[in-house]
Amino acid sequence: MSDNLAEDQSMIYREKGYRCGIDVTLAVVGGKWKSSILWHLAQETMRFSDLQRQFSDTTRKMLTQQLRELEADGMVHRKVYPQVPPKVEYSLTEKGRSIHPILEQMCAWGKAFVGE
Amino acid sequence: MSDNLAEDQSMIYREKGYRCGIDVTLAVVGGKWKSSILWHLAQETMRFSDLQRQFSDTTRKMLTQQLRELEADGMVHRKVYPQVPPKVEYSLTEKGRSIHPILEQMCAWGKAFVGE
DNA sequence: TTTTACGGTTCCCAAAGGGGTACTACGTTC
DNA sequence: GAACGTAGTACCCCTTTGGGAACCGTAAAA
Repeated sequence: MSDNLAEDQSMIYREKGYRCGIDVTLAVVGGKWKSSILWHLAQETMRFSDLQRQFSDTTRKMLTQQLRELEADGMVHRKVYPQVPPKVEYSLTEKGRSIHPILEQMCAWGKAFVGE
Repeated sequence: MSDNLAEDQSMIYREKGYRCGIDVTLAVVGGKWKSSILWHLAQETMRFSDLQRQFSDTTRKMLTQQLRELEADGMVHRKVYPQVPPKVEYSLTEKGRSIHPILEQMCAWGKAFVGE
């Protein structure tokens, strides 16, 4: 299912103690910013600075951290352009795109929950 | 949508800082045992001791905690029988049942993720 | 020569979440 | 009179997660 090394190095494979598929899914999208990142990247490839602008209420550090974990899980692809100043583009992998229907349903359910 | 007080006292309404429906959904099912509890209660109403047997790798305290939060969010219904020794039955509310399709998809996605 | 842009990393700290052990209530049974 | 069974609660601890502030490297621009 994976065509590169990402799956072998995936956090989720190193992580112990998940009991079913739901736990796995939560581990992948459960971080504070992960679902939002996946959501925005579904619309368009973004540079790191674009993401910073989009998530102005968090820090570079948190963004980097969440992106690295998503990358380790094979959800996003990180493309570095060897230039100065640096340019790094983030986009969804096939796996990253595959979770979008679930995110949409979670979004709808959550909105219904708070009564919109 | 709610026919009792649970919604007004819901944790999720007291909780600040969720940015979209996805955050709300994650807040409701994101606890370590919550999704599993919802999953099992979808099959059958269970007594507290049934849940203890089912989740033998956690403690009474954690179970109680997660159940109380799910109850506060209007996901499960707690029925106390006034007898000794105590008897308490947990079942899903309509709202609790409504999230089952999402849990099923999360389960399937997670299994696919780890490559089963 | 200093500043700017970009995409980070390091160190340290606070809050949240999860968990273990012991204690409780009380009617029934031994 | 002691033990049992159910469904908890109280107190304390540890780990994980999130976050803030400062620092870094390099080439081009001012």
